[in-house]
Amino acid sequence: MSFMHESAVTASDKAFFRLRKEIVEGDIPAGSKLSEMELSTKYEVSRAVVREAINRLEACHLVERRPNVGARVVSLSEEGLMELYQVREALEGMAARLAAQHMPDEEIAKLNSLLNEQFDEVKGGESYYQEAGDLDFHYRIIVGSQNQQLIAMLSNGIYHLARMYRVQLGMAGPRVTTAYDEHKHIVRAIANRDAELAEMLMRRHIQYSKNNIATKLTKQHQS
Amino acid sequence: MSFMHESAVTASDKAFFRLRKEIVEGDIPAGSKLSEMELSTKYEVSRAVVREAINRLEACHLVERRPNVGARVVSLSEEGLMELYQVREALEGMAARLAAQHMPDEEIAKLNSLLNEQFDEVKGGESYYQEAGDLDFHYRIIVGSQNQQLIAMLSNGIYHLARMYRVQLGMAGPRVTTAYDEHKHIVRAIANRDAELAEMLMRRHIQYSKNNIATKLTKQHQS
DNA sequence: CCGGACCAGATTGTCGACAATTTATAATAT
DNA sequence: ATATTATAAATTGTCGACAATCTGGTCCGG
Repeated sequence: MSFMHESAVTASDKAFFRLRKEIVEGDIPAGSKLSEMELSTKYEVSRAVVREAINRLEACHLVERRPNVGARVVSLSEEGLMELYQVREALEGMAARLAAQHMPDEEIAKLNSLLNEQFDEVKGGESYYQEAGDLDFHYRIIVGSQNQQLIAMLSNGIYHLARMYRVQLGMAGPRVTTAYDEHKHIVRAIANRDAELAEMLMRRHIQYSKNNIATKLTKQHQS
Repeated sequence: MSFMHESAVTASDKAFFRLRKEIVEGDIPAGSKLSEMELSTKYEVSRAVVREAINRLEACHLVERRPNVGARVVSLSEEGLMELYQVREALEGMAARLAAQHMPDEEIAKLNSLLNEQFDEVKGGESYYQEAGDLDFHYRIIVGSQNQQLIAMLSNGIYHLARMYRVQLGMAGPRVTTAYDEHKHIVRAIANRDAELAEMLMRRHIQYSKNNIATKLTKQHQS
């Protein structure tokens, strides 16, 4: 991921990034308890920095904390995932609308060329960049909205939770080429400065992903 | 505010609530620096609890923090307010849609009777409950969505920032009775389980508020 | 045998002190 | 006089220790 450069200056930052990574990747299982002492010995830092890291994780909705009891990694559920998709639909739909209004022409051009690169890779059968490319696409549109609140919410909060679901419920879907076309349409709407259409297409795009995963999950239930 | 009962169990909670109140009400001016030492002597607690409180404020987007430098209260701007309304439009629109799908009948009935009470008060000329009533209305719909992510985002985050803008840029608008009608329509759509319409009406409702305030602000510029 | 009070262990919350970094001030050289 | 560097003050970051609270088990009474 070349974008989203977060630089760790303080020790709490490093602990926060590391902890977040381990939670998202599943090295620390979902639903497990986070002991401050344990982590402080494991990371070789004081409890204070672990506490601060955990507090930040809580702000991202990656852990839940109860006073005088402790913090637990959030537990993943099907409903939770559906709820997350609903929030994404609302926010990213608005982001697409705003991007159609505010995104600079040159940024749109870059987004377009990015899609063309991805097209070649998809044609070449390299699903390697699939996830990264998808993330990059969505991220650029979010930034293109030029709404700071929106950008903060999505990149600090929802992004990592969504990734956690994707990694741990393991969903690298066969929706690659289909999603590519949808991306193309969205960019075209943005380039045409058609805010209404851009929002609608983005919302549909996310709804499709949601439905795709929902059916996949119910199939898992049957087997 | 009878709803949204946050109970302060720990000292950090109390410090957080107090600080938040003082920031939202403007007792601590927007854009001002937050000195940890100063606050710890003022509140008669250790710096650690002040730090934790400030961290939580940061998660609410009420303060911005820079490593090794310190925390400042966010500064209010017209663009910031417009951005906030855009986010609210997206999220509360989705909340209304979901409420139309998931809100229990009895909750809808309660919401309806609440509106009737407010109607009497509005007719009686008591704009006293105006803001509280509006907040209560929106809050109930958000809860009615039964989407935990959405509820957390709006009630922990955006709610207080919106209130801060309302208090400090002083906008108790003459939109009372108009807004009341809009509320009525929204509830009717929810009661009819018309998700599409509920979302559209809620979004329009928030757009109207936004436009109302935008024109009011430009008038202030002229004078 | 079951339920409640009580006690020990462990965990979180809070504190004051020290270390690291930034900011303000003053001195020096050009 | 201005710019640059060095120094001092103040602020934030980090640490270890103590206090408050929760958890689990044990004991006692019913």
